[in-house]
Amino acid sequence: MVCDEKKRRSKCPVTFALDQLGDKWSLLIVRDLMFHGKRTYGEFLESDEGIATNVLADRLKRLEAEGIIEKTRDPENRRRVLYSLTDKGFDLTPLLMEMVLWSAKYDADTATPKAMLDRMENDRAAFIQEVREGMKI
Amino acid sequence: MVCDEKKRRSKCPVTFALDQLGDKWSLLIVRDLMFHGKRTYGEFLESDEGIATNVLADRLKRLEAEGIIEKTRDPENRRRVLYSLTDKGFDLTPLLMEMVLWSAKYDADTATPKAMLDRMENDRAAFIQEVREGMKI
DNA sequence: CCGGATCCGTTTCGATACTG
DNA sequence: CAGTATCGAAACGGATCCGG
Repeated sequence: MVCDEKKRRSKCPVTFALDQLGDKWSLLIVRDLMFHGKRTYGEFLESDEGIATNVLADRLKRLEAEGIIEKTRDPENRRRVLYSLTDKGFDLTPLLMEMVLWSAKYDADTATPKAMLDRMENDRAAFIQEVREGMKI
Repeated sequence: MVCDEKKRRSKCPVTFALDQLGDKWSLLIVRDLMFHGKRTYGEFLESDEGIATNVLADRLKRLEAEGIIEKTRDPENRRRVLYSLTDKGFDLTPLLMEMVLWSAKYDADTATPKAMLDRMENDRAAFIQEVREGMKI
């Protein structure tokens, strides 16, 4: 249905997304960049989920190779490395939003402010715009 | 931002979704149920991605434990096992749609019919409704 | 210090063979 | 048809080390 099954060569679109993001850590890094304003290796390490240093280095490399994030040097502090989302990475915002909405509905333990959930559902474009602006800081 | 960082106990909502679905195979099974009308162990095995039998058995068990799918016996053929999405599983439709849209935008090799992409973007509710009806067959 | 790379014991995965 | 059992390969996590 969603994939054109006639063309044997074409992949199912879900497969593509899962190839690039379908492991435990990649989307957590995207989330940290998108929603938590994290930008450095050290900040990603501090996340509650506790990623190991070698796994983090590997995922950053892969995400960069896939064009989802990019690596720059802090102009004010040359030895600091900064990561940020590319347009392709930023375009994952709706996907992350759906994850948040689904979790909010089915997980009693997640405490997402109700006002934010409302905006995600009813004001999608505005919410996405805010995220983009937050990323520019 | 999206998680309430004040409450140390509360998980980030993205984490919940990744715990339940953040591996290579779980979402592929959901996709097969949702978009391809597959319902049996054997049908899942036939998917192009080629899941191994033991991994499939494990993921079906986990998805059932999480309440995303449910297992019944075919009333017309007692030895046939049928899997189907619960409401919680069906509510992953928007998430899958965003994966399809993102893949369509960034993967040249995925061939999703343009008409379908348009409906996903501009007629979300109608598309979701269709998926639900398709699942009832 | 920061941003990794390397090494290593443990867990998980995946392919195949096999079973009720 | 719907799964287990087994076993080698890969990934993970943790600790430590290294270069700028």
